[in-house]
Amino acid sequence: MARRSAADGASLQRRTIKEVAARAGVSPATVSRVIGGTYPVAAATRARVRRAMRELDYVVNANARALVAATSNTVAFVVNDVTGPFFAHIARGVEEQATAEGRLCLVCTTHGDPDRELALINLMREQRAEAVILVGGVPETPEYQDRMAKLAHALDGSGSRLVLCGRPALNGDVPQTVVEYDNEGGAFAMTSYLLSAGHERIALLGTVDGLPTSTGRIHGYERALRGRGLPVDPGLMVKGPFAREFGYRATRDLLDRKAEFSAIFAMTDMVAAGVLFALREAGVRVPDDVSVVGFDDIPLAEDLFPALTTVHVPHEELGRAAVRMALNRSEHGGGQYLKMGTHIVIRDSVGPARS
Amino acid sequence: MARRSAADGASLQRRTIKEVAARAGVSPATVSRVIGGTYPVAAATRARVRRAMRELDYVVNANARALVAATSNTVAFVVNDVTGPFFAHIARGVEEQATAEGRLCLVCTTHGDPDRELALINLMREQRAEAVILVGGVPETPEYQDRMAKLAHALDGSGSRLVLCGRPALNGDVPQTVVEYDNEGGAFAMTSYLLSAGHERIALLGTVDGLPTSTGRIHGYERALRGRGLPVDPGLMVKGPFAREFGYRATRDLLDRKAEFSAIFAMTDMVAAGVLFALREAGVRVPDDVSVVGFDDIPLAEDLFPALTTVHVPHEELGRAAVRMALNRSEHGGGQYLKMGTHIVIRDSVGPARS
DNA sequence: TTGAAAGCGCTAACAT
DNA sequence: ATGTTAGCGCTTTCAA
Repeated sequence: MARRSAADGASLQRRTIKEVAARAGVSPATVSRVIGGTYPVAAATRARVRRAMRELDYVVNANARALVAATSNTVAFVVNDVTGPFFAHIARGVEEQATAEGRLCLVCTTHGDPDRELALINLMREQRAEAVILVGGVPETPEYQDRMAKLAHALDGSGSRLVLCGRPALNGDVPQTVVEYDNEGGAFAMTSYLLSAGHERIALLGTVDGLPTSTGRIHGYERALRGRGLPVDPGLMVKGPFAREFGYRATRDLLDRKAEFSAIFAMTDMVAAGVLFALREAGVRVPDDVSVVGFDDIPLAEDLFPALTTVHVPHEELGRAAVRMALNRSEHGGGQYLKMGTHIVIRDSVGPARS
Repeated sequence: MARRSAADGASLQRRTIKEVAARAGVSPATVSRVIGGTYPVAAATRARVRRAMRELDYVVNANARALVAATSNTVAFVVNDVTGPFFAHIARGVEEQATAEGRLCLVCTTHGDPDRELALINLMREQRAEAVILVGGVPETPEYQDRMAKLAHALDGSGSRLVLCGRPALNGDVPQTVVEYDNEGGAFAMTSYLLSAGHERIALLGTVDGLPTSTGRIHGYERALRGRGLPVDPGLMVKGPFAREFGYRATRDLLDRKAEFSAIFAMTDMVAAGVLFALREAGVRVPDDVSVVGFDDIPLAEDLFPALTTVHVPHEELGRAAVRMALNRSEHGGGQYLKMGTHIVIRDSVGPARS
């Protein structure tokens, strides 16, 4: 395999605008004008410059441009974990919209570490990223609001924009762009659907304290029950992480302690995957014996058995909107807050309650 | 929501090294030394500079640094589609290794368009990305070798490195780093496993002409059959894209035309998902009536029903290795080619052939 | 329409 | 240990 030492500068043929200028017999300024294309240059001259660029295999130095322009045409995408179940679809939305707007896309992961999140945001300030998109919810610790508000101001001061995607707005007058979706409404609709199928004892698996995503879903669940005059049984609400493994364990527990329920509302599809596995293992049929629903509508959902009835979240659109709003805000000066709707997707995991 | 017009330069407080220097009562060079940390600075001075930086909320301008350093500490990750089933795990490997080596990660998508791939590689040249990692296989058209060789040289000339990840090496003396995995061996092992379970009529679903990934897998399949003195029946090998939908259709066809087979080897797990769906729909039990296996070991595989026996590909390690090799090549001057092993993962979708 | 020159923010000799 | 100076490659006045 051919190699060339990274240190072997002599062999590097990075052409500059000057070399192109010399070859085309014009000044560097003219070459710059041809590149930029926003300034009148005689057709003949332009042709010569173009040819020189081609012959020398010239490519502009984006860093030099960014230095002058004081912006880097870059959007940063900060996420907990790239392998997260819906990361991919938000990422697609972000990437496509960024590309459509002529921007490049940086990706970083925090692994849920607030310190790392902070460090990354500063790194993005260094990069002069035009927008820093934080994806997914995080538990709101006491310091959270303060810390994020500071970061938002710091980014704003650097000409960059903090974007919260799938996370509620910060309190107060903070420079932020927020794109969230309706957790409460989705959970309400789903719970109502289960109720109308006759289920009155619905276990809610995977609630997380302080996580707004979780709180919203719980509220929707409770509102639907109360609307029918049904009690909210704390014994049916089980705390736990948004993970497959938790769904499995929690379901086993429920079964072991012979809890009374006819349906399980898993707080996420990943949790639902674990629930289904545990039920199958225990010989409980879905949806004949127990109905199961999830939340998120990740790609996996329709491949589960039975295909999972769940709440659809418009992940790709969230990503798209995040970029669009962050980049075009000065134009319409418009609203920098958007809450997208969610809706249930009915598949095969819900049946009528057995009387 | 507080806003600040993007054009409102006056309110931007991007501090420069000069301002810090002035505030700390030193020269810009000293500040630079404090930032870099690679040069001796008196402790007292450093403290003053640090404080000035903090007070002004200074952050270095990565673009200015990159301009001087002639490199941008960036690695580019070029992929067909971010929602691809194993993208996420390669991405994790790339991102983590890049972070570990102090690099940032750019992500771009080609949507399978060769022109866009070319444009992206040039864009990465502009960015002075240290490595451009092309992920996943593509069909080798006649021009492919030539075009890629040119790009490899162009990147090399710009001090960047072309990395082929999950794609075979280019012919000839091309500056490239290649990290692939053993398609042939994996398919051979899997076919052998099916054979040893008594399956002799194994349908191979989803072969793609000219796609090296596919070719390798086919070879492994054929080698295993021939090794047992069994014929390769072209009627059991069905061409089609690596997609769920294809797996579904192809299986229906197989069933409709009453093809004779006891096992299905889906070329990818996504295809296998479609296969399982079609079989379930047709009332064919897995693995009692028909055994099914896949290739890739995507996260979905173990959530399928029955959990899918498949060939594991070390996606994350591939990503990691790609970055590591590309960045550290001059040091050991070592091999820039690596083929990782694959192995089968036995789950629940294979049973003994019925006699 | 084109060229000359200044400067973006930083680093790296070269002085001191 | 610190300051001075000269660029890195580009864009953008300002002149011509």
